[in-house]
Amino acid sequence: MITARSSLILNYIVGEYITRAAPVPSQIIADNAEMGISPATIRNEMALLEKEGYLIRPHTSAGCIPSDKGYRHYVEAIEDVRLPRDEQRLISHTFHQVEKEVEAWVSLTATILARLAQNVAVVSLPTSTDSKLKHLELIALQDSRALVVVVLEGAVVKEKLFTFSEAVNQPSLTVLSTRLNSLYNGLTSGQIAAKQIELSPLEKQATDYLVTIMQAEDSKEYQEPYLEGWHFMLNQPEFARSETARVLMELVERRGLLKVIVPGKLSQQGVHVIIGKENQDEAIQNCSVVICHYGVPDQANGTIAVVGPTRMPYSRTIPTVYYLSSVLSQLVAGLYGHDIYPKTN
Amino acid sequence: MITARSSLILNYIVGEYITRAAPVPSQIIADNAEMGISPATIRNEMALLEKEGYLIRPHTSAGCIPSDKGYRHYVEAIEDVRLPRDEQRLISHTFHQVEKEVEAWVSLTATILARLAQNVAVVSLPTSTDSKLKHLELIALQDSRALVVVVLEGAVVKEKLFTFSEAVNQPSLTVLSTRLNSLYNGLTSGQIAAKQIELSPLEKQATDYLVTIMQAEDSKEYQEPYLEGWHFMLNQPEFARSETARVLMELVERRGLLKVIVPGKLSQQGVHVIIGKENQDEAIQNCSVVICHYGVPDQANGTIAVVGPTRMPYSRTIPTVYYLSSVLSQLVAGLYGHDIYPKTN
DNA sequence: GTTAGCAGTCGGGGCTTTAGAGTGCTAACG
DNA sequence: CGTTAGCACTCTAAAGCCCCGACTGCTAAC
Repeated sequence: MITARSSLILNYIVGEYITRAAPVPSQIIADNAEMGISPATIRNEMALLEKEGYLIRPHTSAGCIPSDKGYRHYVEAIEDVRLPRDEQRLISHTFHQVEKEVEAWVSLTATILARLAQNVAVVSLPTSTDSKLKHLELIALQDSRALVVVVLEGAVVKEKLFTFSEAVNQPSLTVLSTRLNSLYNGLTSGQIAAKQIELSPLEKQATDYLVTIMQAEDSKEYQEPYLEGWHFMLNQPEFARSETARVLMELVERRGLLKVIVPGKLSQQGVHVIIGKENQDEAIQNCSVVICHYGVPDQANGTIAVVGPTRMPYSRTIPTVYYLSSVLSQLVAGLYGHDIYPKTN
Repeated sequence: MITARSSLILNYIVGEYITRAAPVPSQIIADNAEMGISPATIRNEMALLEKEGYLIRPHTSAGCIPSDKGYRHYVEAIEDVRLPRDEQRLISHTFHQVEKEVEAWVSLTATILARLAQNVAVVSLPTSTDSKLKHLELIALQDSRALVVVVLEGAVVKEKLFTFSEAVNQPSLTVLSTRLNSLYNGLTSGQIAAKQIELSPLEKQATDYLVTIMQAEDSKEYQEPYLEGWHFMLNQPEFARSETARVLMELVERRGLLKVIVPGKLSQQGVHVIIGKENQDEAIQNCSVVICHYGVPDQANGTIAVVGPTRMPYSRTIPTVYYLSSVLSQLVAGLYGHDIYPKTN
């Protein structure tokens, strides 16, 4: 175990290291931490903390830097996960100025988060597992080609170009879509596929296309999150010269980032912090991830995260992620008609 | 002017420098260029080329590297802008495997281009200046909120959430959209706005929303291009340690990249190469841009480009950009019903 | 005009030196 | 017994230095 005083010292060191980006000497702690003890005493404590694995010393005669375990201790000590009122107001004001579209919200979230956290922000679109059909529209293009436009619950619009086996025209497609709408309205893709009814060949085809689109939507977890803030990351001294940033980018461009940063099981509630070696994938074991889910349980859920060096301003990042996730949750809830979603703050 | 022989030597130097990424000594040229002249003679030519501004010497006793002018000479000498048949087949095969959606095509183009050019690929969605309405759909959500779904010519679907001044329900919106469709079908946003007809308050509102969406679509040039290949760029020796990559990223994230790389006036036809200082914006004056427009003239146009160090494999990049632009043009032409778009090859 | 030969230049790698930052230890202190 | 001053010790990073070798420029001969 660790005494109250060494805990204080440890947390001071972590906080200081996060801003300095250089080993923290005992002198600095004595000068600024206002604990009324001398550098020598602090050095004794530091030696202890090093033995316990909370601190690492780059070399014998240097200050010390926190280990993953040290960061973990620091993060656990963070209690206030609320963003100051005025910052909240500023952010929510920005959201009110933007178009009322999920994409715009998510993109804005990524931008704000990257700027505030000065790191890479990853925000996925909310996805639902069993989305229900709200409206179907068929639009003739040329010959046998038509655009199938599907509106799902939660104001999700998906469209795709399909070729029917026979030439189609707008009037017949309008009739067709009217019929299919009345048949399938409010159903999930599974329910639509399972429906046993007599269908004309054209109806059958259109139904297939509809189901295809809905299934694609339901299974698109981990797909193409919004990313912002690469240049902030390249600014971090630990990444300026190293491979890490490049490796991370490669991951992104292979569409694997979310899969990698989302740890196996993650409770739905609250902000999670994964520090350094706690990450499962080697590629990001010198990074930390601050991650949180958002959305409406059982209807539409997304992920919002910050990826950065383990030396990350957790005490600012965590509240920011937390607040933004609650804002997004409320916005998404609105789309699903739950206007009074529990306000988290 | 410059003799045929010095031109040969210059082009050999540029080509060699592009692969070596290090100054090219006269010895190498004599050994490999098979011109039957000795290093000493080549040195004489090199001195000449340096005086003429085609070559730069990092220091007195080093080989030489091409100046922007040297690259320009090299690029002008490239004649064959066609990609080998088998590579063409490979690429077009990939396109056939992907969903028939503009977004998928553009995204795939960016991915392929980045990989082949080993640099950052920038591909914008095709945009039209006077898109015509193909179909309008209004979908009631809750209370007074409704989703306005607009299908434009070229299979472009745009949707947005709007709040009407009164509560709406689906039956009345269906009637409304039927009426508006018959009124506005095939018109541009300008024509719709200019139409002088008696409209009910609700019709008036819906029309406003429709025009808003169409105008937004028409004015979204330079917006959010697809980007791929950052990690390739960070691999280039000239960017690994420098600021350039970071500055470039910052540009991107401020949504300004396309504006910066597209030079003032650019003829619609063919591939353009902008080398180093030829770029207007300082931020990319040690980069080169290989850029080309694609699309259907007067209907939908986009941009496809590669950004990389001036030391870029132009002789591969130019054909790749050229071929991909022709593929995209054909695909987009298909959406507009011109199935027999002039095949460029 | 071309070439061999050679002296001359310059950058970079490797080595040493030095300054300074910060510790660990010891002994004294309350 | 915890705390502290003092000091010797350690280690890094920057600076200085030298030397090697890669290439050239020049000259004189072909």
